[in-house]
Amino acid sequence: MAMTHAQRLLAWYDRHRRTLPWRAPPGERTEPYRVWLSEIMLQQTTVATVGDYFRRFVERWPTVGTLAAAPLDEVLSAWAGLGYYARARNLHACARTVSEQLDGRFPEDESGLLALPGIGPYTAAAIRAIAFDRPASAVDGNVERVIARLFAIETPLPDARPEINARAAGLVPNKRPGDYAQAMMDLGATVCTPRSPRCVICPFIETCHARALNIAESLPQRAPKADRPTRRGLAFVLARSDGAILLRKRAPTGLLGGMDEVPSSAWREGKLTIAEALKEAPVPAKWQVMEGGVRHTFTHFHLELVVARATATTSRLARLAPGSAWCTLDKMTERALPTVMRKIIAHAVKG
DNA sequence: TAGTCGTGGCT
DNA sequence: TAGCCAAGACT
Repeated sequence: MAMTHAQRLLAWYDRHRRTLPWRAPPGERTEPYRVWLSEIMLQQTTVATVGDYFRRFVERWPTVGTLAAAPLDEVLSAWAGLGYYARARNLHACARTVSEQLDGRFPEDESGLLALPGIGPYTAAAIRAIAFDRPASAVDGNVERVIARLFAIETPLPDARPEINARAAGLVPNKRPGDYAQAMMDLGATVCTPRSPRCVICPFIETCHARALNIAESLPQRAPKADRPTRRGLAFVLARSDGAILLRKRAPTGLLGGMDEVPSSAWREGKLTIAEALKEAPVPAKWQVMEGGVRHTFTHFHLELVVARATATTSRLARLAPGSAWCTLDKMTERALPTVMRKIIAHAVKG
C-alpha cells in the first residue's frame, strides 16, 4: 500500500525538523505552558520575532502560576513591541484562570481550551496536538496554503476555509499527531512558501494537484483587502529638565489597549490643522512643532504624526492628569511602550 | 459577517 | 516604494 500523506510528511520531518526555542527534543513533549505561550506569541507573528520574547518570558515566568502572579503592567511591558496587545491581556487573564480555577493545568479537551481567553480554534488544536499528542487538526496560514495547493482549491479565502478545514482534518494521523501538526507548519514555512515554493524538494510533489496544474504559486487565492485610510495627529513630547518625558496610560481595551503612550491629539482622517491640534495638548506650554514627523502603519490604517516638544516647568507638575507619569530615558525600556510610541520619542530626542 | 487589532521582514 | 504576509482571536 502506498504511503499516506502523513507518513510522507513525518518521514520528511524526521530529516528536516527545525530546532526552535519552544520545541522539545525529538520524541519528547513540550510542556503545555510552553506550547500555549509560544502559540499565543506566534499568532500572526513570525518565528524570528517571537524567539527572544519567548526566551525572556519563560526565564522571567517559568510556570503559568508565576505568570498569573505578575501584575498585568509587567506582562504588557515584556510584550511591548510584539503587537496585537489584546494577546497579552488575554494571556494574563488565561494564566490567572488556569492557575486559580484549573489547579494550574491546561485542559486537554477542545471545549475546555476554547473557553479560555485568547485561545481559538487554531490554538486549541495546536495545544491538543503538540502538548498532549492528540489527533487535532491545527490549521494556520501555513496549513491553509499547503492544503489549498495539495487539493488545488481555487476558491478564494476566506470562503475556502470550510473545504480546507475538512481536507486538513482528513489527513491527520493517529500516530504522532503532535509531530504531524508541527511538520505541516514547517512544510508551509520552509517548502510550500507563499512565493517561489520549492516543489522539487516537497514530500507531496507526486500528489499535489496545484503542482500538476502548475498553479501552486497562485494558491491560495484571497479576496481583495480594503485599502487603508490615513489618519493624522499631533504628538506632545513634554520633557523635564532631567530629560524625563511625560507618559500616560491608554484605555484598557481597543487600539494599544492598556499600553503607555505619548500624549497626542486624536488621530483623524483628513488634513491635520496644527492650531486645532495644539488645543488638545496635555498641559499648557510653549509647544514647538518639529520638522518632519513619524509615520507608522497599523493593520487597518496609516498614521502620520507631527511632533511638538516643550520643556516642563515646576508649576505645571501639579496639573498632571491621573495616569500620567514622568519617565527618564534610561527607564524607557521598562515601560509598556508600543513601537509607534518609541518612534515618537526617538524622533523628539534626536531633534 | 466583517471590522478590529501591531509589527517587521521580504520582494 | 508599497504591498504582502506571518503558528488568529474577538466582537
